[in-house]
Amino acid sequence: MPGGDPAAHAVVLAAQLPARVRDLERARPRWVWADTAATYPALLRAGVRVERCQDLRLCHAILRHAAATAGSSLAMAPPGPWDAPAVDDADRAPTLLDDLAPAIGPDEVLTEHARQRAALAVAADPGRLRLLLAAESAGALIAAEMSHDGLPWDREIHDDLLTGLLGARPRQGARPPRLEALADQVRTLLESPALNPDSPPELLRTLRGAGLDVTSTSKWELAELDHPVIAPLLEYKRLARLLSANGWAWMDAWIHPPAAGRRGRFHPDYVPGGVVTGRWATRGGGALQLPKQVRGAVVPDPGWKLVVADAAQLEPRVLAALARDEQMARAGRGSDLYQGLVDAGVVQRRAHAKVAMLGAMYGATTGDAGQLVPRLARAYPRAIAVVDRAAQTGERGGVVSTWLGRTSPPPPEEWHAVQRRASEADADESARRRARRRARDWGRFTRNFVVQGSAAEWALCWMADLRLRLRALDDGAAHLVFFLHDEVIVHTPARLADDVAAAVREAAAGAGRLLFGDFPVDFPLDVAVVDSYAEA
DNA sequence: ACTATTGGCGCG
DNA sequence: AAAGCGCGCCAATAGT
Repeated sequence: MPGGDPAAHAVVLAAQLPARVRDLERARPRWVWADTAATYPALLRAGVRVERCQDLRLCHAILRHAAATAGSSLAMAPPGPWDAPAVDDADRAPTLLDDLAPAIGPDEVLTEHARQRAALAVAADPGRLRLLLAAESAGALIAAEMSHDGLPWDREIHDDLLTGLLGARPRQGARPPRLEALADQVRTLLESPALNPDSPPELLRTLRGAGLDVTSTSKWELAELDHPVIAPLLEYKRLARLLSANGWAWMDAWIHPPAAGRRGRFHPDYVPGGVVTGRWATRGGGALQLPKQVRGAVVPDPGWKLVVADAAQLEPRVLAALARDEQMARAGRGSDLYQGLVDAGVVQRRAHAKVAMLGAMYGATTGDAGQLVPRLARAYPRAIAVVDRAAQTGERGGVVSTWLGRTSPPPPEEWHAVQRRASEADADESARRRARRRARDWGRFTRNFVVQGSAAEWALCWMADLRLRLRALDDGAAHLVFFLHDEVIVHTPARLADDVAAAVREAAAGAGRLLFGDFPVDFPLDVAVVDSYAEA
């Protein structure tokens, strides 16, 4: 070590860090660090992976708001550095130096770790929160690894797809030929030669000028109309969306060119815990909105396969389990819970089962869903009581928690102000109506929070278990490359594909046991071993 | 010329 | 214009 100069010292430490971590990893520790998103990418670039960690920043966020740890000193303390948002690794200098001189030093890490343990000691049932913290931390590792490894992506297939639908790639900024032809067709049919169909106000004015009774230009409303312009206009919108969201510009910005013997790569920037309910978000690239139209470009490297797996009707199954509703769990015993509802005589048709279930979980009150939910409530009173109770709590301004204890945010001060105004003696009818509407809005949020958040916990446990199984499989070559709420993609050497498919199923069963013990609920998967995401 | 908001739509 | 939750992203437009 050089003496005296701390900066030089830090550089030496930084250079040695990956080797040191690799060395210590042999003892299979649980690394406790401030922020996986800040620390792990540099290790991954150096070729070092760790098995387990505790991400203090993510865990702090959970414990800070969890109802179960509300009395802890962690929860009572004023906001501090641990409440800051994640650092964005992409914005950081590509050296290890700043990883060693973060705003949060080793003493703070040890102090925070002790504070989190103390917070857990306050909880009546700390086992669930402990599991949640472990799952959240595993998710942070997975997110960093998937971002690093990337989703295999074939630029030629993508380009062919675009050319087939839009016509040849135009010069920068111009409309591709097929899109321009559709725009012209729309202009002609509306007798408006200068119309820019990308401008909603302009389009709305023009449509109304042509005698069409519309209040917006959204496709749901347009689809109801009977007019020659509707078909080309909807087609224009569909293709314009593809071009702007996942066209050539997107490909140039987000798809890394292929290395020898490999496809290109899409490196989404996942944000674990980025959604209030605990779901992940992404930053840039729109990885969680990849349209079906372009999924054909997701193809494995030569000699490799994609194993695509999604959990069938995850949210209703999670609801059945957390409500301990054995009747509803029984309806999900097969591979299709919605068909199970038909077979149990609750509804006549599968489509009705789906509408009813979604309506119950989202809080629908009108239309088909509103009609069908009461039938569900009669058949499955325990499950429906759980979401109804969550809604009532939210309408009163309270908080609700997921199965593992992630707690919803309280309504904002402005929400309370609206409620207070409505309860004053001289409140007029419109103030009361507005307060009532806002209360119901928040109730639908808390209703859904319990289900969506608990399902996100199942998915985290599923992925964490799967990740360990993949590490143990042969040489660990098979790896997760994509995650979408209830769906994963594993990129694997072809010879391991069947083992991977089995591991994915075992991990799902494992997640169910981990969360819900002996409660007899199934989490069946649709699993496909494919040469293209579009085949799944 | 810049940033913030809106309308619209993709995903689960 | 979504009825019914949660997101992110784009182009156009409004605001400064």
